[in-house]
Amino acid sequence: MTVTIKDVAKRAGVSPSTVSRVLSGHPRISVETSRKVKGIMEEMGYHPNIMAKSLVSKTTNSICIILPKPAEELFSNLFFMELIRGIVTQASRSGYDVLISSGANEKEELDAVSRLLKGRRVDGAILLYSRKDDAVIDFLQSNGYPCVLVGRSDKYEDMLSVDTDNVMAAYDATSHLISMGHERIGFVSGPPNLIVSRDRLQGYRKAIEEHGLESRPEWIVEGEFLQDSGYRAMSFFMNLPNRPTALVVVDDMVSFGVLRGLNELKFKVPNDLALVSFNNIPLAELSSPPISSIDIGIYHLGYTASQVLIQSIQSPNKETGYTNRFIIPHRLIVRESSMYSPKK
Amino acid sequence: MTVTIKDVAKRAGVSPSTVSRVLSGHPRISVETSRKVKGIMEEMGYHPNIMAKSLVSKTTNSICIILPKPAEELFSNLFFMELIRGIVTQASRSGYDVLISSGANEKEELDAVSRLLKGRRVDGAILLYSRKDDAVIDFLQSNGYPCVLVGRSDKYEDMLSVDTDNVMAAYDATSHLISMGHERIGFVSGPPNLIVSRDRLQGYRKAIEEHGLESRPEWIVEGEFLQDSGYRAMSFFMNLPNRPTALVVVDDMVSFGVLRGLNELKFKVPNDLALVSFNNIPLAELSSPPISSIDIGIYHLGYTASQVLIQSIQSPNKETGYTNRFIIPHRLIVRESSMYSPKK
DNA sequence: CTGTTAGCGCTTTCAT
DNA sequence: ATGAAAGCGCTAACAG
Repeated sequence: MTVTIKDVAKRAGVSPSTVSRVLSGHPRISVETSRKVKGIMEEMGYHPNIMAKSLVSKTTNSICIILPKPAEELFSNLFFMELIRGIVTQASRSGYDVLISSGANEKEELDAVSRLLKGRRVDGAILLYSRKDDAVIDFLQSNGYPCVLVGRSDKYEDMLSVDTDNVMAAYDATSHLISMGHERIGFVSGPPNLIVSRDRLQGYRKAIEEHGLESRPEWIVEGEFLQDSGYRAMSFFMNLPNRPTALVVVDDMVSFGVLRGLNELKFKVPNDLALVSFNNIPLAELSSPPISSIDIGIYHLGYTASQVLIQSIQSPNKETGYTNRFIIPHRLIVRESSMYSPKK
Repeated sequence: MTVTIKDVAKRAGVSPSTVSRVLSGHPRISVETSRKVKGIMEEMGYHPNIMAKSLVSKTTNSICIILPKPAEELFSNLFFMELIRGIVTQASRSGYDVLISSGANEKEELDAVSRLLKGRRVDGAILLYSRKDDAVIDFLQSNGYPCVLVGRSDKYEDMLSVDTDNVMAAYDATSHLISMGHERIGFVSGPPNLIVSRDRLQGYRKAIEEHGLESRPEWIVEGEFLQDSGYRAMSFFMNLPNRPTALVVVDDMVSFGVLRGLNELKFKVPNDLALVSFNNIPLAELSSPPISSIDIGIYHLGYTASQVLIQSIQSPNKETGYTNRFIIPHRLIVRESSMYSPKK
């Protein structure tokens, strides 16, 4: 049924080692033999047994992605799929296969990871989330398994990670509104315990300060990464006596909520309130009006994560001397929601 | 570095075979030995080498998912991610790992699949798409590799597949509008070459006929699975002299386009035009008004696909005598967009 | 340039 | 109930 090296060797009248050498492109092999053997392999439909290969080479040419548990939100799904596409594409270009794994709870997750890594089924792992204290990261680090984090973590500062510079991104978003002439700018943030929320808030503050604009505590509200948060934030802002003329919003989904609310109240975007948000999901350009958004290059994030991981698998020269944090450039996509300069 | 069965055996003062027997829960083994060996394994941190295991057992306990190439659309990403979640969850419950693979073009795809299957890295494959003539399916079928298709294909009628009954789903959607008192109902379809478009159109027709309602050719328009199609369809319908009072729309995204257009023209949903669409993406309940939609149970689709595949791997009793098509039940989620009965 | 040998870590006869 | 030995398909020395 299965064609092995041995079979090919017999059929070609050479030794198995010779066939193996042809396979691995060994230098010291006669051109003639090589051609003959290749012909036979083709003819017999030989395919190397990957398992046998990796058993002896002690390397699997595959990596795994650890998905966080449920996270049933819309953005998450879009985000992860984009990420996965990036990872799979890059990995496949480097000749690596991608295994995807998750667990119902942290223990299951850990079990899976340890089975995969200790069982030598994969050479390294990509983590798609960052928790505060993470048994999985602890496990990977303490066993010296190659791994890279998409995002950033306070605790594991030194680990390989690929991330957006969210402070800078928020700074850019805010500066854009300022350059359009806005002087009263609010910020709709996400859950305060998420690093991404904090970073973006910080970037917003930095821009406001650097431009010497007024900063009021009531112009900053926190919420979730959900439409509803935007809706509530909007109604809060629009009832303020001295309300902002523009908003920086932590996520496009939240912007949709803001938009919906403004619509209901017959406010116009961008004339009554200008908006810039983050992540540039496909819907951002389809809403009315289209939303200006910071594109964080999700696909690229995944692509790079895979690249960094595979590099670290192939050359475990621990300290490169360079940084372990890889920043993926973002860019602001200006659309109608911020195309209006308020009269002073 | 790595702990092997041999190491454990030596440490426990037994033979490797004994350790192996303990591992596989062999019946003829003394309880005492078993307990001792297990303790030592624990203590030494033994983890079985998966590659070695599958080299000898000729089974890998893993399956692969073949992603279609780009398909950069919003819905696709949501759809695939849901599917993947379902697949990964089920597979992991059955003790299987999931490998995910794709290719830039059909040839690359075929190469990857054949490397994985012929190279015995995976036991079977799940295809997430259905093309007319598919080299990958041909390859899998002719080599007798276990595989299951999510969707349905005209050509490969007999292969294992998991799908929605789209005819029935469209019938249900249409019947719902009819039961609300609508008598002039239009249909916004997708690309006519997609089976899903055709099936849904057929279900719509069936419902219209069975209820003896008028059916006009100009009440059916075709387009893409994109917002714009909805927008255009809407403007076409609303300019008709005798326009429909309700629409069955092939996909939620398309409904958003319809909605946007109606909004601009100051028409009200559902009063001026009622809507029901398909797929029930998370945004469907968040739009204003929320859209009635047929939930096709994407997660469930993936879950079942994995189940069916793994079953067929484990018991290759070719013909079960039963069907090879597994239908996942759908259900209509009624929301505001269809909650209005027109006066006759 | 090519053949021989040993062994990766595991399971599975066949003995005992 | 346990041990010894053979072999899954491949690669990597070591000899020629």
